[in-house]
Amino acid sequence: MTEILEQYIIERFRKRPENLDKVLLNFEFKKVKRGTHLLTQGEVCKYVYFVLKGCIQVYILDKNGNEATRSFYFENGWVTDIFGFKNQRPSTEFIKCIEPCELLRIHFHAFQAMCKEVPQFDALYKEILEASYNTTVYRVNTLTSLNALERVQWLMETKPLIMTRLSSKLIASYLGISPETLTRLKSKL
Amino acid sequence: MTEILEQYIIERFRKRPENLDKVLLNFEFKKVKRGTHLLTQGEVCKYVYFVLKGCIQVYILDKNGNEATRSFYFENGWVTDIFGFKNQRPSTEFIKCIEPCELLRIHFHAFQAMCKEVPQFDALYKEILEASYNTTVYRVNTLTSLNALERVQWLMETKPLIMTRLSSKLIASYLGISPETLTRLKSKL
DNA sequence: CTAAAATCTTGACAATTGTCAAGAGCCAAG
DNA sequence: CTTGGCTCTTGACAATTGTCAAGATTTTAG
Repeated sequence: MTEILEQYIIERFRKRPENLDKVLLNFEFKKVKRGTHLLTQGEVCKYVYFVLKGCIQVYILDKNGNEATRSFYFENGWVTDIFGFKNQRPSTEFIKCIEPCELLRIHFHAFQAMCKEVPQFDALYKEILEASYNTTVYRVNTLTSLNALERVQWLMETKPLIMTRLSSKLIASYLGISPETLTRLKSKL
Repeated sequence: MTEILEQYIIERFRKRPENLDKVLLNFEFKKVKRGTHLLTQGEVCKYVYFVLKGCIQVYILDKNGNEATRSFYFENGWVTDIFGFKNQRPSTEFIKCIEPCELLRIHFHAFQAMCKEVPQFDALYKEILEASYNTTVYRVNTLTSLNALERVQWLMETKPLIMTRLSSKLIASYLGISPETLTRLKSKL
């Protein structure tokens, strides 16, 4: 089941890295139902997940118990709670499969070993980290500089997949607005 | 003028890395006045800056010309527009010295060379990247899950330096609220 | 396929936050 | 040390967004 990840890595490097088989051996296939939690607040995140199929939501709960979504991950996305994973400390976030998912996961120890032993794996991690940081910076900028309507428009333009594939409730939790507000803003487009 | 950076790196590694002198040679000292822009929207970011003294604001302008601050950097902070720098493409952000600053800067070419030639430098970069990403993730979570008052409280608890050292106007632009709202919320604490 | 559950939409109203204006106060550059 | 410019505060009001409730619609699990 690691063929998709294999293909993904080959395309990223535009060639087959020498130690690819060694890397792939560390990944374990998991098929999970819609609604399954991969991580709960307070738990220590032991894995990095690669999404083969499905969609994953990373969120926290506010004081009223409402979900505030940090990010969604689709096919070929890499998911973890970076801080909790890196330091093996309890997480503040929830990671949930919001569609039936097929995943590959790599354990903390294996991840660390690969980073140390396989330079290409470390390079891949660095690239993903840079891209993730960049995405998150943009997200901060949209949250501080745009009002609700502008954020909806921004989402449609830059992340149409989220708009078309996910429920309004999830989209609203990603935009930081209530579902009712989203319904009303849609009619203003 | 690279003694402070030297000390910073030694403390980070808990020993003196072999190639430290080679790395330090690539940094250039700059002393700049309050208000100086290190980067303007549309410009290509050619440097990574290390703050020896002073404070730097990274912000964008919204459609009404109001500043929305992504981040502040104080002593021992690393600043750049990561996406524009990495890809040498026009930036969407402004980088401004909001206090008289003393800086060390490293040019894009030198930065790339150091990442390639000095593994410790690359490791340092990765660490800073991880920490920055993590900080930004938390920032997204506060922006989506907390209201204005809660964000002020959060800022006081987690980043007291911002609250005490910077003007209300700047703090408001960081929290994504108007200066008037900040004034009013302060009286509710 | 069907029943139960969750989501979406709409209305009425409340709460939060923004805008504009004006005076007081403070700070920084010379 | 002084002065001009910027910031802070406050009030009045407007705009945006949230909350609650209820019915219609859609989706999901068995």
